[in-house]
Amino acid sequence: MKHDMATYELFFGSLSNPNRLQIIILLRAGPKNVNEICLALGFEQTMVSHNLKRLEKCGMVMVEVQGKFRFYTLNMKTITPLMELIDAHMSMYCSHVVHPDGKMCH
Amino acid sequence: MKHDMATYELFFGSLSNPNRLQIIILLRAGPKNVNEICLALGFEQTMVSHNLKRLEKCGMVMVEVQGKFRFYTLNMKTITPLMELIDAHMSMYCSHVVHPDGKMCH
DNA sequence: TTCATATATGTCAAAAACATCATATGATAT
DNA sequence: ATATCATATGATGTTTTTGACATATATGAA
Repeated sequence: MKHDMATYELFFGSLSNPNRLQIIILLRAGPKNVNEICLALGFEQTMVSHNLKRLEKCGMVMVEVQGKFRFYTLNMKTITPLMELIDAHMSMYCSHVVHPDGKMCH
Repeated sequence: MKHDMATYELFFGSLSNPNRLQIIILLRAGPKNVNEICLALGFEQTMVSHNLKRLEKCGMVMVEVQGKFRFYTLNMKTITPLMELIDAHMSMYCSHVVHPDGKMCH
């Protein structure tokens, strides 16, 4: 472990919220500006901006300003191997933890 | 992305807590029972048990019962490449986000 | 069986994270 | 210069997460 705990907390915490995860999934299809994200997901604008800020802070998205628009791009270099790793992990160790309806079991 | 969002939320949420991260870091040195973890980190027993349960639920640790003791083992197969990925990511994109004193900047 | 040790579980108050509201900033168009 | 659109920021009430306490369970010892 190279970094301090606050760094890991920032990183994992940024990915542990359902709205942020939905934004991430959406951005896998390509860069989008804020309003496009709002429309695609039915989210309120300020909520999206707040969450994009958090994702940007941990390097998960990058922003490109185009006039009054701001296009957000997903950091594929990280997110692709990360999701592969977790998919493999969850398939192997935790296929039981989440029910089809999305609720966890105990 | 193979799994549903609740699965990712469970996984990342389990790793986004400083006490759980400390437990993970400690277990990298080898399996420990609950009381050993408490003593090593100065944590209270029930807090450790609660957090170990959460880490177990997402497959990050495994438990081996030995009499009245329960030894917890870190899932190195996942944690090692995961931490490598994040170290590389944070070095490249976010070396600025955390100050030497551990506080984030804005 | 009774006691002590090791750990887990249920409950709840405090703390943290969150979404929303109100507002500010910044850019383009008129 | 002002209006409008796109997005960001600050404050706040609400929800969620968390750790601590009380207690339960389970194992081994006496």
